[in-house]
Amino acid sequence: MIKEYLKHNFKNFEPALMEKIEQNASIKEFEPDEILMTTGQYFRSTMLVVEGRIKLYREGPEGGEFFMYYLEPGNACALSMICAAKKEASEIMAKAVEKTKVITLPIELMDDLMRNYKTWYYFVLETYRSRYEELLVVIDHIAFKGMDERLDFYLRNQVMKLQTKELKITHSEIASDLSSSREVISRLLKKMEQKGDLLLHRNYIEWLR
Amino acid sequence: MIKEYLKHNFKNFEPALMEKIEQNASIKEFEPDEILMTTGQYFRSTMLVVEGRIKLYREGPEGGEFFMYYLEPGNACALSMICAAKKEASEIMAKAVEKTKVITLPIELMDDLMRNYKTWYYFVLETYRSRYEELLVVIDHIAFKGMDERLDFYLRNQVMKLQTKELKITHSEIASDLSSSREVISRLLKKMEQKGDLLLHRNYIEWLR
DNA sequence: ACCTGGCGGTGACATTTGTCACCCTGATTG
DNA sequence: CAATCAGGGTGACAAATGTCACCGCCAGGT
Repeated sequence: MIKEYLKHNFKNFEPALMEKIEQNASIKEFEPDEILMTTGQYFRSTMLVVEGRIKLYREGPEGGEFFMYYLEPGNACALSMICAAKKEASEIMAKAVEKTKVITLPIELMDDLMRNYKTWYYFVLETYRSRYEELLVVIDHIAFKGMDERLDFYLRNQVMKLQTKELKITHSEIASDLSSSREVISRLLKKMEQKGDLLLHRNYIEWLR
Repeated sequence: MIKEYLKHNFKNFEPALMEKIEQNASIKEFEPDEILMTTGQYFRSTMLVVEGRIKLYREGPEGGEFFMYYLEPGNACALSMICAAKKEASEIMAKAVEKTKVITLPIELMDDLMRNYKTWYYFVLETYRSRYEELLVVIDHIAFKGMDERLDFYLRNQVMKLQTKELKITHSEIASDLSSSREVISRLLKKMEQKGDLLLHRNYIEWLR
């Protein structure tokens, strides 16, 4: 079972690595909106996503959920690997947005994997690199762009990641993800509707580009 | 010579690792304001800082230099390790702010080091973790705080890192680092002066807290 | 001494974003 | 049906930030 997941989502892993993981890992499931990880929490295991989708975000002082990126099947939580190895607390929130399955690996295995399986080692590096780059993109946007561009980028990203042009999301949620307020988002969305970029409906947004 | 630097700044490296590095590395020097790395550039080597200070920043569309963090002796450039290993382009700018010396390691060595030297492996993980966390702090500030708090944090950070309460920096530079404009920074600085947090002088700022 | 350029101060104003108040509508529930 | 509630629209206003214009001051060079 685990091996099937690995073959689907982690194709680059060498056979011996899959074997090793299968012998030591277990599967964990999360329901939508379930919190996988919370600020200050310690890790006991590393997680590989095989089904569903996880939202990684930063908690704001007034309960905002500033969106950073999604983890999807084939991804791993970079922090869970680093912090697991170092036994440090995480500083990030992770929440399932869909029904999600992950493979969990005990942290004790990390040294062994890192040292003896080249494909694991590359996978870890690639995970770090891509997450780091995602943060850079986030920084670019909040540092250099206005809310209108950020909203546009956010929506395009959602359409792409969720594979649908009908975004079931409320204005308040968007506001929270962008650390803004509902009214501002509503106004900007209206402008985009007038430009013909999208259609506003109750409870969902129809993307037209 | 290299071994001396390693002993000073990378105390945790095991002796055999220092030996190995010494046999393969070379020293490179940079003058103040010299660019070490630029957006889109490829790496041929990994860098360990042994002297001076490097500013890591993100380039804005109008030439802004959005400050992320400094690299100091004992640090390494996380991206140079990841990108080196993966032969990918960097997406970040690095500039020496003082006369700076770095040890450069050919990327071909990375696999070997990673696999055979536990202290290297831990060092790399710790480097990733701490850089990632620094980005998180940056994101927190631009996402949730106003310019006044960001400025305060920026100045405290400079005082701490540069080990001096006399910051030789112009208002324009601060504005660029925070992706704001000189006038705004000048006004906020004036307010802070009125509160008694600092004294404004020509070409430098005297921190009083 | 004079010129010049970089630094910084400042008022006026535009723009963007946040906040408040209040309303409307559609869905749900008892 | 009436009551309720979440989602959303909107105008008025406040606050923060960006922009422009222009000024003065100091230091270095000639």
